[in-house]
This record gives sequence, C-alpha cells and structure tokens, in this order.
Amino acid sequence: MNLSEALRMKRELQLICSGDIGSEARERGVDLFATLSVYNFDFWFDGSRAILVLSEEEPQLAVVSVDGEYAVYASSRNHSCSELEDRLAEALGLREDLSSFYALASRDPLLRGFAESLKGWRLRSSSLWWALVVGVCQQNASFRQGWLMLRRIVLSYGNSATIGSETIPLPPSPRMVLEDPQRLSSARVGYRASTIERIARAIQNGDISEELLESLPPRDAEAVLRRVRGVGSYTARLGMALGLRIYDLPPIDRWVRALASRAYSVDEKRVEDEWIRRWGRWSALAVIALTIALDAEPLRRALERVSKGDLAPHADAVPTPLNLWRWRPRE
DNA sequence: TGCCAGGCGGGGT
DNA sequence: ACCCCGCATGGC
Repeated sequence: MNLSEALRMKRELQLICSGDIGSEARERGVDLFATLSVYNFDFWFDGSRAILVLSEEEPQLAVVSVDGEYAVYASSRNHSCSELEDRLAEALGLREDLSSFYALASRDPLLRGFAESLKGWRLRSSSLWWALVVGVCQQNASFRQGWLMLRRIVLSYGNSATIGSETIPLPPSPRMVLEDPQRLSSARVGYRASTIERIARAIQNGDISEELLESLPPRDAEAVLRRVRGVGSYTARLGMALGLRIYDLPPIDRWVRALASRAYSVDEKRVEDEWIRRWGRWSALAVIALTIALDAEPLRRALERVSKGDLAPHADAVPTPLNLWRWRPRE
C-alpha cells in the first residue's frame, strides 16, 4: 500500500475488546483526567474522552474516558485483546509506581507546587518514532511553535482511521514520511525536516528500534540515537522518556538549565550533575513535570514565577501543557 | 525591523 | 574543554 492509497482508505477499525480501568486507576492513585489531558491535542481529547495511538503504521487505537471505560481498536480482528490491553496500560503508565517521584517532588523548590496539584498525573507514552519527532520540533523553537509544527505534521499527512462515523487523525508512520518527505515542508518544520527524515530512515532500516534501546544501558541508548544527524542529547533523552519511559537521563535545555541553576543555586555548568543527584531514576520525568508546573512559559516569566513561588500550573491559561487540548489555532 | 526561542553540528581556540 | 555561528520558521 502506498501513501495515496493509505490516505484514501481512511481505514475502518474493528473493535477488539472493551472494559473498565476506573477502579484500578483509583486503587493506584491515578488521576485519569490529568493523565489524558496533559500535553494532548484537541483532536485526541475533548474533555471527557481521549484517543491513544498505539500504532501508527497499522492503526491501533484506544479510546479511554476520564472515568475509565475503554475500548481498543485495530484494523483487523487478528489481534489479541490482552496484548492491546497491555499496550494501553503501558501507554497510560497505569502500573508505574511514582510514589518515590512524588515524595521527592513534594520537598523540591521547583516541583512542590506540581506535587500538590497533580499528584495523580502519569506520563502518557507514545511510539519512539513520534517521541523523537516531538523532540525535534522543540529544537530551537518556542513551546507554542513546536506544538504548531506537530499539529501540522499530523494534519498534513492525513493519515487517519475511522471508528463508525468518526474520523481520527493519526501521525504519519516513518514509511509515510519517507514516501512523501515534501509534506514536512508544508508543515513548516524548517531545517528540522531533514532530521525527521533521517529518523524515519533509521527506524525503517532497523538502526533504531524500541527493543534495541530497551536492551541497552541508558547512556548507550542515547549514543545510538545520537548517531542520527540532528539528534543531540536533548532530543535523544526526551525521546527515551516519552517513547520508552526511560527517565535516567534528563533532557536539559537552556530553559531547564537556567531554572535549575537559580533554584538549586548551582552554576549552569553543573546543573546536569545536580539534577541527576537529586532526581536519580526520575530525572527526565522531573524535567517534563517542570514544564507542566510552569506552563512552559518563556524563560523570563518562568524565572519570575520561581522567585514568587508560583509553582503550580495555571488552570485557565491557553495554550499550556495542561490546556493544550483546549487550544484551536486558526489555519 | 530585527531578535530570539525548551538544539544541533561544525568550525574555531 | 570550551566558544561561536548559522540555521527555517513564527511571534513580538
């Protein structure tokens, strides 16, 4: 199947199975609304139901409501229910025990406000492919611009699946990007386009795979990712966190560097060591939590908020990590 | 208008 | 080990 066929097909998905994770979420202290809404787009979350993309190439989706009802779908019935349910639990971080992370956060000068207001949040993970694309789109751009680029990548490839009468946009798979790399320019990702293409190629030819990276120590996994031109330490580490739940190495950018230098009273050159000393195996998760806590505000304002002790996300600001799903940019 | 933004690589010293 | 620059694009 080539790209134009894929676009035309709008593949109709089959229900594989359904159930309810509401009570398991409650037992584990998971706040499903926070988990489903944070860093999500309007076309994947509407305030009560979220779409989780479990696979882009051969579409597999889960629909999950904030009270825990779920259904998983795939393009053919040849999928085992339990396999897809495991993927859903993994994508939601449902079985990840974050109690030691929140214990650290509640005593931390940057994250105590986050710990108070979002204790039940879990990171939603994506495919490694999409996690890396997210990282590339944050390179040398504002938060807002990065998420505009990601939106346009999803919408301009037109990969989608249908469930009944509903059409759900999906990110392009690596293969789709390689078949039509031009669409990246229509998504206006600038010089990042060639990096995204190289990532797609590395995944297609097997240089990069989730299985390989999970089998390696984090620093070796980082080195494998950095062999792709345009993928540096920040992008590699963010990709490992968002795609594989490997949090040992923090994606330190200039924003985190400046904030941590201030709050922890260390020289900017020593921020990475200090961050790892404080956060240990939760280092990358703590970075992501900080962007949520400070609403990904531009550095100057984020620094002001740290001095004022204004450390909890603002419920009404848009677009922010918390409220990205409420944002509908024109175009 | 020109400058900068949640990087990166390639060039210098 | 640093330091410095250019790079597409968008927002101010």
